[in-house]
Amino acid sequence: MLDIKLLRDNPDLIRQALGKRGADPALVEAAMEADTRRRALLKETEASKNQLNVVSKEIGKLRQSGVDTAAQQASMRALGDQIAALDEKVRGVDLELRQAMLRIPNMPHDSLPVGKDAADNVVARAWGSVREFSFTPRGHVELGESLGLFDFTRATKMTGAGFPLYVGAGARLERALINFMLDLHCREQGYLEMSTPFVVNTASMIGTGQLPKMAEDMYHVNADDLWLIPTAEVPVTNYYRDEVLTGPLPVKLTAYTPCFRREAGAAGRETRGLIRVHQFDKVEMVKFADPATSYQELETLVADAEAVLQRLGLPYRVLSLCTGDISFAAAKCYDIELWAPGQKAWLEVSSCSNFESFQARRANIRYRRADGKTDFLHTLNGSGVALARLVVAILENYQEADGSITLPEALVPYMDGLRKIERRP
RNA sequence: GGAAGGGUGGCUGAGUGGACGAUAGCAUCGGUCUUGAAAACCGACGCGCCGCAAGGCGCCGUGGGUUCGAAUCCCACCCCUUCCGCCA
Repeated sequence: MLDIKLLRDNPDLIRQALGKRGADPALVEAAMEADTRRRALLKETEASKNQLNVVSKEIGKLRQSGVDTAAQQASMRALGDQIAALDEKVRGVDLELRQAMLRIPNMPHDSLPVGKDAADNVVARAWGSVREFSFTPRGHVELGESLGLFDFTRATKMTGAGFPLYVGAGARLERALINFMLDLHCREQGYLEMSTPFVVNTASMIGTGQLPKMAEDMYHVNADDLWLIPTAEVPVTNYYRDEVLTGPLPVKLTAYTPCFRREAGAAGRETRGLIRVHQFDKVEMVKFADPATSYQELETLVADAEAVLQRLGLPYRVLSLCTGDISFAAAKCYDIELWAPGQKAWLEVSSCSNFESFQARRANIRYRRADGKTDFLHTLNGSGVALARLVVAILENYQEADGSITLPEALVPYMDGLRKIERRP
């Protein structure tokens, strides 16, 4: 959520910023109009309430001295009814304003490349070299199914399309990757590990910005009005909702969770394999930062995610997302993409964003400044990294001519010393 | 799921219809004293909103209700504690 004061004082700045994103400028007009109406209405309501308060006090005094106050009481009863009607109006306008404000996306940072869509993203850097194969590299579906690492057919029987089922060494690889990444973030990069609920309430979803806009993309548990998390960002960021942080910043947290996404707008796309699924595992990193240093924190956050891929020896590139492609709540965002030889495509496995005070304002997360005042802090998060696609990249990059997989050195201790996944006779 | 008790400012904890946005203590900040510190003493000290300001409105878990007037009375819900039941 943007600062309402900025909307009043400098709406052009917001219009401009939203224009760069390609967002609907009508959102700003709707919010401004509701705000103006709200303030006029408040003036009227508060004057009436003041009168009621003053006269009620007088009635109390008069009655103590034995004076009959029936007339005043009757007129205050009438005024009370008027106030109730005014309050009703204020509530309506408040709701309008809030709904409008919740739907205005964050303003992109000045450093972003200006652009319309994903085609205008800029490659900030690349790491590693793409492997030359002496044979035609296979895709992960063929590799994994022939090695018995996953079983899409039975997963569909259990649940439906898009829910992966890992078996044997495949399941073990999933667990190994999670442990490897958590160990890296916690032991070497200074993050505190958390294990969170996988289901959250509506207030949490609004706090991080998934609701109200993305309701269609979330799994909702009707009986209890709870939501399956689409990312650990939601529980981890909401850890500090409605709190004032008094300790040193940044606070760095990390958590493994499964992520649930309905992918409502993507039905029929990439239905086969692990590239687009309704449930995947992910290790997420979250930072609560001082506004003065949040952009430095973003750079180290990306570096922390890159370290995962460097240890695994996987070639990747870092994209600086353009103004037209960053997500709703982000002010700046880097995507990290892995090369998948079988797909002949770059796969997004991490998205590292600075939300500035956008989430903090929604979730009411503040810190104590040097001058003693409280203010909204900056939140950041990044995948460190997302599974399923990471598994795709490992299988496709480390495949051998005979269809076996040579595991990267860093994973060997996490696989009980297993160096090669081979077809079992 | 059932029963009982409880939810008040950063913390502890008073307050059962009008002078209460709230007594007191602790904590914090400023000052006096001191070589410095501690102690003592003096003072300041919740948040949000509207307003140029003066000032006003709102906030005692949340939402309703009663009343001229609600932290206080009534209803519903949420959360916490204890006990019982069930349970991986």
